[in-house]
Amino acid sequence: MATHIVSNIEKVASADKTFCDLPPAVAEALEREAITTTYPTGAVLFSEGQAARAVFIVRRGRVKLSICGSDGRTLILRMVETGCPLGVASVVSGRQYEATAETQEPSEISFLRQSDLLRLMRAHGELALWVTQHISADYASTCREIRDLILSDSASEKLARLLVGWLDQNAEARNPSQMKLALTHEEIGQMIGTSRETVSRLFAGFKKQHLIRQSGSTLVIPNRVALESLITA
Amino acid sequence: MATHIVSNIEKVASADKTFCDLPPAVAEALEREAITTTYPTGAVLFSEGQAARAVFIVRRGRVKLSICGSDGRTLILRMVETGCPLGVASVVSGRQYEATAETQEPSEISFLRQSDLLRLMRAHGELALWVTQHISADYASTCREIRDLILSDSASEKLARLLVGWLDQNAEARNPSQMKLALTHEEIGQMIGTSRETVSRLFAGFKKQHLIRQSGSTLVIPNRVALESLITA
DNA sequence: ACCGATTGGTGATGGGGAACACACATCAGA
DNA sequence: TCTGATGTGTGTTCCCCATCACCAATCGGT
Repeated sequence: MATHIVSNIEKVASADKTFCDLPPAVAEALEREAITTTYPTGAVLFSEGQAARAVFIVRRGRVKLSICGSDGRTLILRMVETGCPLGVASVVSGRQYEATAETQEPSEISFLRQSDLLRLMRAHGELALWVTQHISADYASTCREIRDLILSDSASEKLARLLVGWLDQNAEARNPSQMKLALTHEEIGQMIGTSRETVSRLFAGFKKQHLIRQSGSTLVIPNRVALESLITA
Repeated sequence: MATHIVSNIEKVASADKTFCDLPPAVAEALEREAITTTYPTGAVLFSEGQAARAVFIVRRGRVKLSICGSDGRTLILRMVETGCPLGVASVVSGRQYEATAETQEPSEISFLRQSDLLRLMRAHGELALWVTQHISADYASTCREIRDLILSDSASEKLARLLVGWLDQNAEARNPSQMKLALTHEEIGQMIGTSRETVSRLFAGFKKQHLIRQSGSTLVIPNRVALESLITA
């Protein structure tokens, strides 16, 4: 059982047909309690500071999680993919949402109210574990975010980090060094905490150094090592 | 029961004599399983990247949680006080520690191995809740950290935020606008992501504007409002 | 196939703060 | 009391990047 708790979270993503990766009994219960809706691109599921009344689970699509400062500037925490819950930490501890969630493409989202989630968690230990796992994964990811952002002031280092991260996510694709670029320069800037213009210039620079190639929205990273050498520097 | 889950975490701190704030049965069990040790100042409980084999619970003292970049620069995540567990997120999900924990003063720390924690969590739902609560509190605090650091590029704004935060923590003291400054300028710099010199200059500036006063290691903040006006700017 | 709206490229400029370099203060221990 | 070690104050220099300004390119819908 201990090994179960320590099981790999990364795998949660591919949700087959069942509700995430959960045991059938739990998945069924969730299916019964949750309300699933289809949202268009740009829909705001919840926003920073609202009382956290429900969790949202991404069944299909992609959701942007971001936080924003008083002056309007925005930082994208991460993109959330199919199978992952949103807002669990806030809901479980009954605070406000820490971030804003907005769909990036038409998405199918399940909605589960706080009270129902807590009741189900009490009934199904498996679900409670799943939730806890996700919260700690989110915590870990946020820590990494901080590390990358604060502890590397050159913007090129941050961008290199981001790209290498994408390479890792893309590791099991048919062509791991090639990927679709689904973000605007503005959004990339918001992920690494720099301005849109700087991202443009950095991309130009990287191209000049043959660190990346780009045709249409396809991004190719010929040699990862060269990119990584920017990081330690 | 739901209201229990949503109960206030901040209060966990004052641990009376029982183990944190937990029901006697759970506290007893913990007391039995955990090993409590006294550490001198500067002891490293665990460090970033190590396999997370145990949680540490601060019984008395103060512990610095920090993360560090490849170049050696350091960012202090937060100071952890009596009653709070360290490393729970990492242990529960079986990853590496995300940060380094180092005692700031002679401290009494309880040590609980992963397997024991998980077993106790299964036996005592209360404990599982407590753990989950703390993880989400940590997540929330980390999000706030990010917001404060990224979304305010002027260093003075960051320092003002830090000071205001201290005021809040200090709210119930006999003289809320007065506090002991237990950190060096270097450490303050590491909390807000700037250099030691900048912190020096900022303090000098704040004094000149009568935003703060300082006698010895005692810091006085006469009017909070003036400080807060630096934040929106 | 059009036209407005969003996105991307690039120059010029200025400011903020990191980095380096010292001098002074403060403290702990021999 | 002396003496390193550690923390603090401040000047100077320099570079990175945010910002402004503008135009080119691309997209998306009617």
